[in-house]
Amino acid sequence: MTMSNTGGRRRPPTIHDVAREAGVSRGTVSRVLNGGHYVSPTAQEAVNAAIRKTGYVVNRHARSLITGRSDSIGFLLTEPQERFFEDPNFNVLLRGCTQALAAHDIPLLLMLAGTEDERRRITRYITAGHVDGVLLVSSHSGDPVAEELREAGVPLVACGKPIGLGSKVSYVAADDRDGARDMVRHLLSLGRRRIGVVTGPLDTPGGVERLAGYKEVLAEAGIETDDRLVVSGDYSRASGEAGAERLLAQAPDLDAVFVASDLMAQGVLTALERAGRRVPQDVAVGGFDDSSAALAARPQLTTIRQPYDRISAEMVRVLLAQIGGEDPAAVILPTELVKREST
Amino acid sequence: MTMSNTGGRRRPPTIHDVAREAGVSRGTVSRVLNGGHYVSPTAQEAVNAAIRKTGYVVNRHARSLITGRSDSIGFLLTEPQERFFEDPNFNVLLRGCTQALAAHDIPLLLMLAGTEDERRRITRYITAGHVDGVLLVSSHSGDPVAEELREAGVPLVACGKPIGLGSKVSYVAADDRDGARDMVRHLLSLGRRRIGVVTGPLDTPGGVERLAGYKEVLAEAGIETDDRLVVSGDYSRASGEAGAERLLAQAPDLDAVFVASDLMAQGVLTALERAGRRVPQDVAVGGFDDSSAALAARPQLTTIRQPYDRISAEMVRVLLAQIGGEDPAAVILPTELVKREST
DNA sequence: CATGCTTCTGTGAGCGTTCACAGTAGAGAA
DNA sequence: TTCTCTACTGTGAACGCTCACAGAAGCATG
Repeated sequence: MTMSNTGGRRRPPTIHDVAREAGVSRGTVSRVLNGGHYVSPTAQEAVNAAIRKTGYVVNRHARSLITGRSDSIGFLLTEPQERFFEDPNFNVLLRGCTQALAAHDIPLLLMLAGTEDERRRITRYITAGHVDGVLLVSSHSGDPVAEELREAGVPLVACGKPIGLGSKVSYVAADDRDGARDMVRHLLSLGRRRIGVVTGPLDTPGGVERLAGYKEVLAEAGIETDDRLVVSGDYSRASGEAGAERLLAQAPDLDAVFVASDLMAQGVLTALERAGRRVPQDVAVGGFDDSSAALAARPQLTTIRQPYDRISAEMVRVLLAQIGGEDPAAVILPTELVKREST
Repeated sequence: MTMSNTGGRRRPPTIHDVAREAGVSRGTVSRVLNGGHYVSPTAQEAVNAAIRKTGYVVNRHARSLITGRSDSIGFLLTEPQERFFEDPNFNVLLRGCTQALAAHDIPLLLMLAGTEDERRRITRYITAGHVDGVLLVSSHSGDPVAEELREAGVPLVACGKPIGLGSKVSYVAADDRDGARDMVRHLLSLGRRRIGVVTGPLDTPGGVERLAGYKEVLAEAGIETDDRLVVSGDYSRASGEAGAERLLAQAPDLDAVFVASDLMAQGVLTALERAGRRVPQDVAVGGFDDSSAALAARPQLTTIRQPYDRISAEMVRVLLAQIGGEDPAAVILPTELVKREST
């Protein structure tokens, strides 16, 4: 890329200009910029006035060059791209993280690692120190990125528990098992006894935990689990539709379905409608996430709310703490049952 | 062994290390890094080998400090945050831009300016030169950001034509008017004559143009426009639902609705179902965008596809050209009618 | 042989910060 | 007074890179 002069842009004022304007030295200006310790009130005031007058904004490149920090954070998505399209949760998470970081004046770099090539390029970029830390969204166990970054010593916080990395990687997650328990208890309280489940991918902790919650509650209620009532999907709408069809074929007498994501639940509704089952009269349907898909669905979905606002805020908090030298941490946040039309 | 998190990061190799390894000078390494002109094949090879061996990655901060470029691009969203949640189009655009930039090895900084405070902070950040250019997503006419950035001489490409800035700001847009014409012609070809419209916000060019296309085609067909058949929304699902209710009240005999976005069309479907109108038998519904909302809708929406892939690719192309010194440009891309179940 | 031209290479300066260190002024203690 | 301590300020040296420039080597031309 050869970028010639862009025309109208003037050279922005430097710390030097501010120092001259304020009648102090660079050092003093720098001290004011970085917290104002050991600066006299007089100088403090003069510098602030000069900053306002000149419109000075710190040159982050120069700062980064010497501090070794970049003062920016990467948001890394290693999911297949279709999910990013389809799943409204990413939006919420991305927005939450961006805003939480903005409060600290830290820019967010968006990194999408769909292909293997992209993954390598991004890993290089990150390990070269171009970001101070990484917010990772990837629930898949086979994902080597988390391990690579951890080995390189890059501060990292995952959304959802990464498999196989134990306590070495920070993560923030909703209480999947407890959420699933709430939903299944709710379905039981409606008198439903033949409750099917469409799980998430079972190579992800989320998928496993939600299924575990389902099984636990049924066991507690003295209901034997029936393998014909259990099918698994991959969180996509299409897999929900297919899953519901398998369920209907294997267990035509089902009277409720717990679906491990709202998007899949949309697919389940489609399949049920096609099969002539009324929701919720014939079959009650419970989703998971409380994404915008839950409201878009007809009928609107009863679902388990994941506290995405808090999740993103916590991810940022934990990451910044870790960059500050603290040890990795795990945060589990409570979920909430949201009753709507589908149950 | 629990290694202290940040402690594990070694100082990355510098251009100096590479030069020593390759037995050449910094200057030669730099030349190889920047295109390899005026470098002998021997040196070229030695440098590349040294880069591979040391795992060197350029320090962008040091480079930026001297070049004055940041080699990064901002993606600025000034829409109200709810739309970002709800509208799947943003995802597609954001992903497209990120990937198009990745091909040039340029990171994308995500900037959300929901509040006035955020707007000011971000404007300062941008005008301070921390990004080389901005991809702007904001169709609202009252938005002062585009004008501010233009005045500051920041290369800028908008998605959709910005109102009131004439030819001074680059933009990339789909051919809204032509798309609307296609859809209305399609509805006419089905024999529908009482065609309602739910427009987008009429302070945006997209909203205006799609309405204009609707009116033109009706006029060409010799059908008088009926004000009772025209209501406007704001692209949200809720406004589509409300719009359809107004239409049904004002013109109960309508047999088709052209809706200016898929999301609003979802709302229209909801209202029609509640009113007992069958789609498409009683009322045909045409959307606009071909977002994932079109496939999620029941029945699936006939819609006008906006070529988001090409839009994002063109936005990046035009922006990089402008950074390279070229004049602002406007790009209009063709749309396509996608027939599905709703017509 | 000198001259010019092209292709290649090394060197010093400098981008705008922060940081370590040295230094100053004033207050209080000996 | 002199010394010490604290609060503050200025200065040079980096950080890692690119750029301009000077110079070397090779080759053709006069």
